[in-house]
Amino acid sequence: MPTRRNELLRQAARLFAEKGYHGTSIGDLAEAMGVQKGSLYAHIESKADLLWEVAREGAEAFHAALDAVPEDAPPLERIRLALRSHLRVVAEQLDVATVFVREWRYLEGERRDAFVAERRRYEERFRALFREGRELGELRTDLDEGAATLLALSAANWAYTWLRGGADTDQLADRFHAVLLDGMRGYVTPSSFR
Amino acid sequence: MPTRRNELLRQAARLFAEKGYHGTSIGDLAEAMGVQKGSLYAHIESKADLLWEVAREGAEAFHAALDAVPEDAPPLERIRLALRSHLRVVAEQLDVATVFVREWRYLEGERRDAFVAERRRYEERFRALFREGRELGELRTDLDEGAATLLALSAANWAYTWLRGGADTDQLADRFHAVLLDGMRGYVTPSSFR
DNA sequence: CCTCTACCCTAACGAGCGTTAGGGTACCCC
DNA sequence: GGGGTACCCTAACGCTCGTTAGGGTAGAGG
Repeated sequence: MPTRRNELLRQAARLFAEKGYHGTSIGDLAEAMGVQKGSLYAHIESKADLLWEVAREGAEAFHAALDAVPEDAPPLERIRLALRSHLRVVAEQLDVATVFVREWRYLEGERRDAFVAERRRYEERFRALFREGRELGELRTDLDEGAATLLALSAANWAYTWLRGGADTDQLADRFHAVLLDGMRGYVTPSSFR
Repeated sequence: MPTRRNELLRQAARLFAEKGYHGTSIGDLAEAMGVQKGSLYAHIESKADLLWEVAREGAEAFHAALDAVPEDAPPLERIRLALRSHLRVVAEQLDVATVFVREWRYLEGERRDAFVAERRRYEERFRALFREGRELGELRTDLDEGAATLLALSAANWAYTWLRGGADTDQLADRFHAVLLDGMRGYVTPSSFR
């Protein structure tokens, strides 16, 4: 049942993603809800609350998506599934994902600290997949783990800028995965040219 | 000679990067300049002007960096140098780069359109490197060009979030380049395990 | 019928916003 | 020494901001 408060959260996510947190006024929110701006304070205590709740919703969604990756699958497969999960969340909850990636930094005080910790934890979980991959011998032993992880995380974190709902995110994730796996070098080495 | 107007642009870039465009007030700018807020209007006509100029400065810096990549070098090398150039700009002009990547969207009207066009052109120049790489046979003919380009662009565009001035950006770029080139697959295929 | 819950209203608050007007000082160059 | 340039000030403008106070309506559950 979509309570009124919940609807407000949706509108907040949408407007924060579209115009930015500081670019969105309580008046904008009220207009989107078809209500006088004072009325919003029946549901929240402050504008900052809205940002906090949307950001938390994002953190939960991304962590939950990672939870769905089976722990007993081979590392390479887990990386593939993690990419799929991430992109799926971005596409299905684009507004929330945008706040999670871009607008969280307007959080203040302990809330900001708490969010940063959750965000770091998420990236750490991602990083662990690559570490395991190398430890278990599925990735080359001389792999630059840091660069590989950062490359994958960059693709994940940048996705909100171009992904749109309705895209085939599984296929997109697999395409990223394929390039990351086998690279792009040609079968002929440059030295055979001149 | 650092004119006063120029100093204002630097402070604007710094504060826009730190607190966001809408999170930065004219008062903040004035304080950073050690001046009353009304005095700033001797140098600019509006706050929006500042955003526009900083964003343009960013576009110029990135395009200029790409210009420095020799056209007669082999495609793979050009990709490597393009990554180097990009990361160097990010590290050396972190504030400007941040505005170029993140804050530009608060531009309005024709300025916004003009900026978007410049940004698209920059990404297109990047994309062309990969296309040529495949056409000239340096990249695998079955390469997923779109995924590869997007991967590289994601790394480039995300860099402002973690890169800090003073880093060895050439080495970082080369590490990205190496992973992109040869991938991360292990020398032993997963099927040899059980 | 009474109470509780959920929801909304009007009206105002003090603060901060971007911007403007009008005036002033110090220095350089002819 | 007069004009120009670069820079800054005070004081206010109209507006919007987030937030609060106090009151009101409709429906559900006992």
